[in-house]
Amino acid sequence: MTLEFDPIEEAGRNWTQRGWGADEAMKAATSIARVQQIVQGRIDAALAPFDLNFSRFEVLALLSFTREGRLPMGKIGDRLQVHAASVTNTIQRLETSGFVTRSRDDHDRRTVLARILPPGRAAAQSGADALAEIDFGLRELSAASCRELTEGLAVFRAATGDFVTDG
Amino acid sequence: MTLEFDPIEEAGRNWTQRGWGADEAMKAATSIARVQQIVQGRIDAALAPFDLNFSRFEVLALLSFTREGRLPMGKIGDRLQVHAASVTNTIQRLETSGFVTRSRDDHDRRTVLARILPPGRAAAQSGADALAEIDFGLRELSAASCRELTEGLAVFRAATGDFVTDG
DNA sequence: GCGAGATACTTTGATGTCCAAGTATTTCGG
DNA sequence: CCGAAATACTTGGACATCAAAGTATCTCGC
Repeated sequence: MTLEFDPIEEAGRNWTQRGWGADEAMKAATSIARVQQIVQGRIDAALAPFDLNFSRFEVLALLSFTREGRLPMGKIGDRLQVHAASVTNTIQRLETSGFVTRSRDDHDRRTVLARILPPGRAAAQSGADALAEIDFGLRELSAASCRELTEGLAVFRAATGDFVTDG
Repeated sequence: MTLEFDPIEEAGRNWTQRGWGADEAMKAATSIARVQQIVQGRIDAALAPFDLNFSRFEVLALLSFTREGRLPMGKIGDRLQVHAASVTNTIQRLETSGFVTRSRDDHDRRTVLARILPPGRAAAQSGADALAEIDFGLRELSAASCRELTEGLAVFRAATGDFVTDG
């Protein structure tokens, strides 16, 4: 499984040799993809015992953070930046697991409210503990390195218009 | 679509308030996931006109870098760190597009060799040009920032045993 | 207060990824 | 040189994501 060299550096050398441009960006993009793959794998493995994956955990965490433990489907999609159809799918799965319920909003019958149930809160807590236990898949990085990384990526996210900055 | 605040910072505040641990790692992991989502979307959009997505482009690039323009399926999976089944799927798609052909290795009949065809080389060139044109989806970052990011992530990848370091 | 258009969600279909099981071929101990 | 185990790939099933079309409900101008 483990390679004898860094495949990204190797690709970078070939890339440059070919005269294909933007080689620094190419290596950065490829590195992000690879690290994401590793981290996501670790996270999903840690959550699997609780009948969760990262998407479902994120929804439960988001709901547990609200005052009333419920949110419209649309708000969930906005916050987690996923497609409405994915929210429907995820909530259905959580409902099957007995972690949330769905109901129509009385003030706007188009809106569907997802509400977290006690088993959902328990699962979220277990999941959070499990994720803290594995340092969110980033055990090899110090808190300082994590902060640096987060800040560097926030600059990028802000520049792309992912969210509005205070300024 | 654009939020009025950084959802990751917001999640971080809630996370800390709950006393859920590893909050720095949590924000870093979430940031990586989000940036990966943005970058991958841009990359796939840039490659779509050439009947490619990033996975298929990576395979074509890898094949074009080899002396003979061919590799066993297994080697492709090792290099790109993807499951053998995914390689089969990707190569089938590339074959349908007329970009590669498959053939048995005469020296080991278990092995299947994927070979890049002239249209595949042309597509790889077009894809590389398109990706350089959009700076691999990282236009907002300078080459120096990219290098910094790559190096930081390489430390992590090496620490996870993703590849063997020279030392 | 009516009807066009906007909004909120679900459904359906196309993709892509992984795992586990299945097939074919090679290797290797005795 | 025979058969068990290893290797290389493919297939089938489970899931997740997205886009586009469909349904229900609300808003707003006239």
